[in-house]
Amino acid sequence: MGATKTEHFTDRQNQLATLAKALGHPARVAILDYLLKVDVCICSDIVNELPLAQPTISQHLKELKNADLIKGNIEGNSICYCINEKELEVFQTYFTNITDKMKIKKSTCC
Amino acid sequence: MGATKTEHFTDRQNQLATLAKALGHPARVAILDYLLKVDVCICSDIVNELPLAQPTISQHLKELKNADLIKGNIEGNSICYCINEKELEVFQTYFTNITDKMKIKKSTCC
DNA sequence: AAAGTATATTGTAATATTGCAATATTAAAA
DNA sequence: TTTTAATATTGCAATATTACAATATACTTT
Repeated sequence: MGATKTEHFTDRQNQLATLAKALGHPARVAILDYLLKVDVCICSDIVNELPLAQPTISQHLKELKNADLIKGNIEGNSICYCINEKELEVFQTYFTNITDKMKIKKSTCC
Repeated sequence: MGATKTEHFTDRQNQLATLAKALGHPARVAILDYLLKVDVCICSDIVNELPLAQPTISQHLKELKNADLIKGNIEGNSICYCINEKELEVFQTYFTNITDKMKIKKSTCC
């Protein structure tokens, strides 16, 4: 078969996996890094910055947008992409919960 | 044409992407959830807990192990899997850096 | 040693992702 | 209105992932 069996997992597990998956490519990490580094964030800048062709970057931006990790505003001719703080917080919360539990839990084995 | 161009990105970007990718499947999130919930962590328990066949789970465990997010100790007949706190901290650190920068950075656009 | 139990590996089909050339769309500038 | 610039979409080839049946391995118990 080959397709992920999302229906068998909880909404939280699926959402966390979706967010992680969106971060799961170095180009998309690099895009987030770049959006954090610069003040102005136009797509063509990203194309110049990264070693990938324009359609490929457009695709990665689309995936980050689908995961709601970034938002894009049309600015005349070009598009201003920004990080979506809220969704990053959702991810952060999930993730912090896991690491907090980890700290509480005494390593009883391994 | 089809393979990720890892060589063009920084080690940090690649490592962060690798860790995120390992978390990027609901079954693997569920495995981590389970390892956090229970005290004893035997592979067969995971097989009973999740709605996937044994070889599929074995494969997911392998991926988590490759990403160094879990470790496995042989316990006689079975294997005791545990979360690797250290690697999770690496991920946490990367991720916290991003969200911290986010908080500092004033939203100048979007 | 033979049978049973737990986990891993192999092989394979279905599906998804990655990357890009070619092309389309949209808005600004000339 | 033609041209230019910025971004998106389409189509396709290469590769990767997901899932599992069948089988292999390794340890335990009988």
